[in-house]
Amino acid sequence: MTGPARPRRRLKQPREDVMAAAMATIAERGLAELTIAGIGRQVGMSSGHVLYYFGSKDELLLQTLEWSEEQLAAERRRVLGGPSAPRERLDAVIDLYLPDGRRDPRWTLWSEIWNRTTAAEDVLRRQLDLELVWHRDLVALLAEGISRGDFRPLDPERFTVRLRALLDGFGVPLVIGLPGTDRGQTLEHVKEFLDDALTPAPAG
Amino acid sequence: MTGPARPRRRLKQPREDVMAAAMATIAERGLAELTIAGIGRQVGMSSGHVLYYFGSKDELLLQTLEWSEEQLAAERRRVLGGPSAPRERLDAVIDLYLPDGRRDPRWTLWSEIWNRTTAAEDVLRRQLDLELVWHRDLVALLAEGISRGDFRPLDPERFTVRLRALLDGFGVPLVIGLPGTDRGQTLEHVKEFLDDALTPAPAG
DNA sequence: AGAGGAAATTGAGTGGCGTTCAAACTTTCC
DNA sequence: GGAAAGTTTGAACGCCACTCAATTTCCTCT
Repeated sequence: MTGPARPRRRLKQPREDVMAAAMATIAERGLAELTIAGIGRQVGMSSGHVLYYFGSKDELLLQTLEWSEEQLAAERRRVLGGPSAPRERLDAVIDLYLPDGRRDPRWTLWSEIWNRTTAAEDVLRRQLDLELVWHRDLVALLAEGISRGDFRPLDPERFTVRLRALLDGFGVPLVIGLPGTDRGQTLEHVKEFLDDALTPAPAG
Repeated sequence: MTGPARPRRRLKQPREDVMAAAMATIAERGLAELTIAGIGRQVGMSSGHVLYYFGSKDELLLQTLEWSEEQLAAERRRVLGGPSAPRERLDAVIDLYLPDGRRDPRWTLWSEIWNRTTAAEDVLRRQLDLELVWHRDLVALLAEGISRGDFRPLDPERFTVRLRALLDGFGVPLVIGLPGTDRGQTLEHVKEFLDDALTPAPAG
């Protein structure tokens, strides 16, 4: 076996430092002021060194998003594994999904990465993979709620597509801080939608 | 010397030429390759001259989006003024709303402008104004359908917020060409949503 | 028609950015 | 100890949006 299998744990820490710095800068000052050299300054690296790790700014942004989604996935799993009713867990997952507020770095990264799409097939694939994680968890939760009779019987796959589209559409105004949008009201809107769509017809 | 024998051809509408060139370039080659100098080359202007008209690239993009939305508004008014039933007109408006396909320049501009938002209050206001045009038309159409009994009675204002969020969420994967997304299927999804939400309960 | 001011137009310059790269330094391993 | 591999630097490059002083074209008033 030629397996080097060397853990190279060394690499992990500086990369995470860089990604954490990127997230923090986006949250504090926005994407426009995020520069490679600036990130490097924050973590004590030269700009060249940052690119030695990530190859390009695009790659840095995408990996930062992936890293951020991994962390959120852990939280989501905790919520999903909880004991409460499917509907309560659904509400909690949606609360995790929607942006924290204006300039939420995770959503800002999403939005930026959409734009950079120069048709690179593998990048699109990676974006899709990130979405699928949410998708699958939502589908499973819906299926559980349906089988328990908590939710009206519907196609969980199709409904999840619809729900995610709705959430994405609601999320964007929140991240950019469009006047008149407010997280609380948005959550109410979503809940109203879920009430309309999921609540079983009152049985006679 | 070298004075041009003939006065340079004056562009009748230089600003529109620039905006049209920007839209065309986005559609053909994407936003990444859209440069001020490149646009200028297409319409026979220096880069400095383009900026003389628009002040900055951001301003050029926003004005191009506004211009593009004006044109679409004309089409929308034609559809809305048509004789067909509200539901048919609604479907037609939605067809106009959703992106043409990958790299639809209008949607690409939307997405880009979201990102550039560094909290400039007036820019946000102008984005909001663009959305309100669609919003008001949709609200009116829904109200008409409701009063005619074509649609279930519901709050047209709130429903329009929900519908636009859904459309925005469905639009993004289409513009970026996310694998597995297809305009026809998306339209079906939206129609299914409208059937679920608008169709009056079958009266006994 | 012609002068003179306003508008239009240019292109060279500026600064900042992402990215490259050769060279220098450090660690790893035989 | 020393070569190979990995790490780190910062100067250099090319590209870009944007500025600006200088020039040309247009318009208006007499």
